[in-house]
Amino acid sequence: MEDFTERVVKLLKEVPAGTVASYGQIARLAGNARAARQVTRILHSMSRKHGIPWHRIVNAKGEIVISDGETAFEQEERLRDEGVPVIGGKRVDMERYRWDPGFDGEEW
DNA sequence: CGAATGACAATGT
DNA sequence: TACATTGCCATTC
Repeated sequence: MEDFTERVVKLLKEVPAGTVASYGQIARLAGNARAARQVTRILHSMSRKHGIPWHRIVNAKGEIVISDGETAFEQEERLRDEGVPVIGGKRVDMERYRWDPGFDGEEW
């Protein structure tokens, strides 16, 4: 049993390229359905310097809602590069590219 | 230790 | 679809 943060980081690394996952989805898989906001904090804080694929994480509607314009743009570019079309500069087809883990809550 | 904070979510209008 | 509200909870101050 690790900290919520640790688990979130692990889950993020499990997200395959070409798919996107929502903050809430990650939070739920990590064990806390309501800790979506912590996932945001973790990403904002850990991201770059920790080799975490933060760009595959968008909000529940499949939109990029990052407050920092530059970071948001980088995410958009990376997603396109992985095969995920970004509509209107900030949206992806959630139904189609949503990450679908085979399990429900990691490997327990 | 109490209050503020946030790359969100869910619901209502 | 867009905007406003309210709820949430770990981390920071």
